[in-house]
Amino acid sequence: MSGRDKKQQERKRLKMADIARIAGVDVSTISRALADSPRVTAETKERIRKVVAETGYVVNHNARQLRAQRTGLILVMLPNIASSSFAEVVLGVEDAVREEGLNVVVGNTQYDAGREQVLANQLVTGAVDGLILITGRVPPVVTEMADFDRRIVAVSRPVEGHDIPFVSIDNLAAGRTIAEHIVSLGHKKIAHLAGPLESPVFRARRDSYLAVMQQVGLSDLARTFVAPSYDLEGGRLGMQEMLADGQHPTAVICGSDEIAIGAMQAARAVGIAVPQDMAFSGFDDVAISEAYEPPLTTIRIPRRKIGERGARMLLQSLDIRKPRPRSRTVDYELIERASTTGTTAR
Amino acid sequence: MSGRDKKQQERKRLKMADIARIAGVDVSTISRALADSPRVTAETKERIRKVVAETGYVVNHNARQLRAQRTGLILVMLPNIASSSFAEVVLGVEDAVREEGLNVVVGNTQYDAGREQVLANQLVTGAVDGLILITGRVPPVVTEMADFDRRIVAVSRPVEGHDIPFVSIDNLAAGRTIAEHIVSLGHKKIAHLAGPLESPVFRARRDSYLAVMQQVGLSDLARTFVAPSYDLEGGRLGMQEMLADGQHPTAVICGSDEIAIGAMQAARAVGIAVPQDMAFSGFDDVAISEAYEPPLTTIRIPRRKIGERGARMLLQSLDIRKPRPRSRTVDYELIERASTTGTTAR
DNA sequence: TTGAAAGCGTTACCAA
DNA sequence: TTGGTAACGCTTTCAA
Repeated sequence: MSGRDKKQQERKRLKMADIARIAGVDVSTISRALADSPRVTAETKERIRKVVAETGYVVNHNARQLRAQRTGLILVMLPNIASSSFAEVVLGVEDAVREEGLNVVVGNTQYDAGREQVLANQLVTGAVDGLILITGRVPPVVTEMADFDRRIVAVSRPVEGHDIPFVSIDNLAAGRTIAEHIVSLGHKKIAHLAGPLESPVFRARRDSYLAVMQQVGLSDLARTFVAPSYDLEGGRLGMQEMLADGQHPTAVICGSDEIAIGAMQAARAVGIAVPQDMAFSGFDDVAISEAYEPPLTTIRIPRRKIGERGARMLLQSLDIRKPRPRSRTVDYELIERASTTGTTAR
Repeated sequence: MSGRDKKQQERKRLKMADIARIAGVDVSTISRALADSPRVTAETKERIRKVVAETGYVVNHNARQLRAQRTGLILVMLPNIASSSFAEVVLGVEDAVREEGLNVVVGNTQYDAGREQVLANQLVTGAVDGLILITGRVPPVVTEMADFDRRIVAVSRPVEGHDIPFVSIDNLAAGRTIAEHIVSLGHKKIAHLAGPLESPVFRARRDSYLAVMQQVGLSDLARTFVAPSYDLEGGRLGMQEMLADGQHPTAVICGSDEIAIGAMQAARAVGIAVPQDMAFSGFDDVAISEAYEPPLTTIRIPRRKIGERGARMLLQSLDIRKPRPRSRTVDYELIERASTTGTTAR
């Protein structure tokens, strides 16, 4: 509450020199104190700390970054800004990055390699310090940079062909978890409806399904299908194909929540009761899954945490004094809901 | 493609002085040319433009902002970062703001006035240039600033007690639109389930319902209820209260999509068929509404556009040479889906 | 129309 | 342990 009557701070932003004058020391001492340098006495630090607290002083970021020869900007490149699952990763990135006083800009590529190139130029020209890729591929231009592999991390979707630090869940393990859950409910005729297989993420999830089916001796009953797109419509079309031959499974494991919801709509459209006649599972735990009717069993992916981790990895990677970060996985969680547990399987 | 063989640009970021040397002019001329000043000849501009294009030069933002005495940061303050409807507004803000070369930071308040104060200090101390409020109230600290009313705009939720530029849909008109839609389907026993009435947004939507009921001579049948919270659970509780007296309406107009979905769950839990026995409408058109079963009739709010408009208003407001922006409304849209049109009303 | 130079606020080097 | 000062890249005023 002190300093409330100080008129000057209402009008003009204070600079380090002002703090120095008030505290009776040089600006260089202020700078060192704020950086917690050991070359400032505890008493001096304390005096400075008080002045800073009273005045509400905050360092000028532009000046700091200018001096440090950095832009303080991190570019997040994602394929579809309208998707809430990508948005949540960005929120995690912002949390972590802002703690370090940096900022985040988001580039939307719409799955277009040309857009990716253009955005990647931001890194090449030095307009941003680092790049977080959710696009699953490294734009060729950036490989011209000598230290490009220290300026990029990948999250959610791995990149192929480069040794870029990566953070995500273990899709193979998660795929196994959900398949084992379905099996444990007593289902035997279990089908799989994958997302587009260009994506290693969807390939991994399907591979795990096949592995589990073999492991429990149900290989003969395994049937796989592919949704032609990532969205609800892809799920509907994939499901229609599955139902075309009349051999209805009692459970369908889907590559994503959106595909699962589309698939459930298609199944119900031909009179199949969900989950009584046919159980469904998804993947991702997007917002809609809990509120859907029936609520959808799925794998919860900590998207925000993935964003945070990815950002921290990038910050470490950008710091030349530190070792290059290694790829990491984060924990996922099986969320059992009525779409699989609403009935007892045969 | 020219300049591809230039080695130096792969190693070090170019500065304005480099461009000046290559173009054979002074840095000040480059600066003027990039600002499209009339005091540079067309030929000089053209020559500079070419060099810039070939080298991929981009100005150093920190230096520019430092010189301009601005931070280049806009703070968006919102009450709940987990809500996708707020997130979409932020995306719109980012679009508009980034066009001007500025950046956005997001502050999450969790409806807490203390958090709001702390974040508002960012503006007071000059750590950000301006503030976009989605919280519906102006933190008291900022009113100490002489020009605070030029540094703040409100979006989605109006602020009371200050003349702050505001952008949103016209909630009164939209409330009328949805009520008239329900009436036009032939419903007479129409109830209203509002969101918490602290919010002027929910008050406006309910007032419109009452006005329409009176206008069409159904005042005697009007019944209003209030959900105790903004979420699904609020909708469930509000609906349970409505159903307690046994007088079932044939249609329920809800203050938001989430409340509507909670209400539908509660209705079905007691054996009411939706929409056959009871029609429901929402408000907002959040992502889930289209995919829900039944798909929900609602008012689509262009949240991203609201964010864009708000940001542009703030940028104008920050420019002292320009007139203060006036509050604006953006268009909404009635989205008819099966939750009201899936059956013919009595 | 163009050039020279001061200054924005910070950090880090060199002296004291 | 502390102080003085040059430099970061840009914009703008003043001169030419």
